[in-house]
Amino acid sequence: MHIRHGECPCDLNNDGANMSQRYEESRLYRIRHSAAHIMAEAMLERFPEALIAIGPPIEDGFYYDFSLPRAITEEDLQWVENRMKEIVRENHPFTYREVTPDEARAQFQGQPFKLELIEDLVNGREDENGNRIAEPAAKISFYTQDTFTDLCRGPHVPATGEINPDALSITFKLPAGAYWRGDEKRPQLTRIYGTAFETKPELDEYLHALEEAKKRDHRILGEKLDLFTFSPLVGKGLALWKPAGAMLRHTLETWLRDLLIERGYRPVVTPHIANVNLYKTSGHYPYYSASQYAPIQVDEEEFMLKPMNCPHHIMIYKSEMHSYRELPLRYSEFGTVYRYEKSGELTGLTRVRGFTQDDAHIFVTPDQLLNEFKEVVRFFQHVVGTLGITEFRARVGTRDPESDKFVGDDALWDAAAGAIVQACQELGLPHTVEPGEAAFYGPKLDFVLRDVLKREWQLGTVQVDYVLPARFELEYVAEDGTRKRPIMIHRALFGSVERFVAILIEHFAGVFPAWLSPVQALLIPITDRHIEYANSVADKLRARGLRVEIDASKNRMQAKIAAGRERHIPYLLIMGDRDAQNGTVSVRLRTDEDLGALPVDEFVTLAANVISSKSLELK
RNA sequence: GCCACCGUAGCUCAACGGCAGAGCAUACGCUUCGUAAGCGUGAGGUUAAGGGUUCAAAUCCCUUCGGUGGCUCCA
Repeated sequence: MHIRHGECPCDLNNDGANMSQRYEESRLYRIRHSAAHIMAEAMLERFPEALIAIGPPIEDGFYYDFSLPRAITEEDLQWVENRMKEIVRENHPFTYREVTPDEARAQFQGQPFKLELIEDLVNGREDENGNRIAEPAAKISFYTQDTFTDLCRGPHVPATGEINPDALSITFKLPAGAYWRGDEKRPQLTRIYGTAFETKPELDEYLHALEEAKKRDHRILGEKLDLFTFSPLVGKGLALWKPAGAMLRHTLETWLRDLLIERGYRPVVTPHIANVNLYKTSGHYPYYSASQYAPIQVDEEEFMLKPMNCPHHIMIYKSEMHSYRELPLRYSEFGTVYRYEKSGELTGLTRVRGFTQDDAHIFVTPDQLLNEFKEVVRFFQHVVGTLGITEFRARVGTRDPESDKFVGDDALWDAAAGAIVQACQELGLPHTVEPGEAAFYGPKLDFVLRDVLKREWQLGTVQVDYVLPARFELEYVAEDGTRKRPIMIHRALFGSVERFVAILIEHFAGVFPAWLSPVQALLIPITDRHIEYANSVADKLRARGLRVEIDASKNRMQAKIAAGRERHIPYLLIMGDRDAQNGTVSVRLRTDEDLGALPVDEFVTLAANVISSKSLELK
């Protein structure tokens, strides 16, 4: 649910940017942190043998992790919530105390997670490769309220009574699983989420917004608007696009294909499978081995469903000799790839096993890198700008110098990362730098958007790669006649069409701008005798490129209007005797605005303008 | 993959150890109507699949499949 949050404050580091700085100093933050301690107290009353781990505030609330002797039930959670409110009303002070390591160890005898945290505070902390990631803490402190003492550096509210019991809630009535210290090799704990606000109306508003958000969920709207479906018989994570969804997707793809060609991209087409040796040469093989469909053995050869398009495009580059005069050389493809994601990771269209990347690989000289990179970023800004999407963040993913997940020369990595940051600065693009988020072959700039449940998803990405050109010994002939190595830019703007459509569905709540609407005008003949006229109007509209549908059912006009509204069709064209006589259509917008009777040509001109301009308005 | 929960008609849901139901959608009649849902009739189910407990299972237990929330991982 909450992707980016600080780690336990008892447990140091916080990866949030300056935005969260103010939150961490806020009263709300102290309230939630205090509520987490109160949750732990209540839980220990309910489960005296529970082991307690950590319990930080997060963006919309707080959580606490426990190791429990049995599965927790809804009744348990209700009991805990009630008990938390009691503790609040009893108004116990939060008292701060600095302790020695031995005092700390004594306090948490039998609490192995806390003891581990104490040892880390005492000794500092190292990662699995033995690299120091935290220095020993200057001091160890406790906070106590009522019967409960936690290892904690604070801050807290002065007393539990500072918290408004009516604005306190266990957020999700289902508990969650979470690994100790986020490591799937370590024990799995039960995480209980809660939230707290200063006032009850704020809590109510939050819970209401959560309910409203669920209605925009692309999985719900995908069903309601007949956009896509899944079938266990086809396989999980493999989307089936229904006609309306396929039309939406087709419209987006057509739009982007045209933009690509305008910008000098050259379409290529590559197959869905390839010999595994291709991926061994590229170096992708070991990195994707855990998330691949099993290779297909044919005679003596092994083939794989392609998990990425890069090596294919590289082989096209290698099929001929290139001059510096050709660069930047841009190959683009809507390339469908398959990745065997772990089953629990699949979600609607945002995380699937077969998806289509709007992929492109650009081969550039070192001199061209910065400018080309900026062009790609501007391209992305144009695409999301057209759709009215402004809510995204830019993340520069760099190599984690301590990890062995990344290959290639240090100097080149630094050069590439430097170019990315420089490009962002020159474009005035706010961004965060996050070590460890790079591709294995190079650093990248990702555009990250949130779904209605506030989960973050990476969509567009621009990556700088010196490694694959070297692995495949790519060359171009330079001005001086020598052979030089190009740099590759990997880029996708939608990221994956599936994920992008999911975000679009939620962004528009299913109410797409006219140019994207699967059906742009619904023709509503008032009675059967108007169907013929409706057909003649439909022909005219189709001739002008409009996507139309006639509702020739036996329903009454009112029911046809209701059905069209449900589908958020932009234009409802009602036609009866008057219209047939006068050659008009009575135009009702999905906003319920009535434009009255318009001559057919006038309506076509209006709609065609709206559609061709990709307007977010309907007139 | 892991922890927890869920799976009843195409969709949304009811029945919660004792004869499997409703609304919407669909089919067929009637209705032909000027801006948010006309009336009627029918069809549609091995209650995800398989096994077990029980006189009796949609309901309890087990396994598998699928979904949801979270974690891990990722476009």
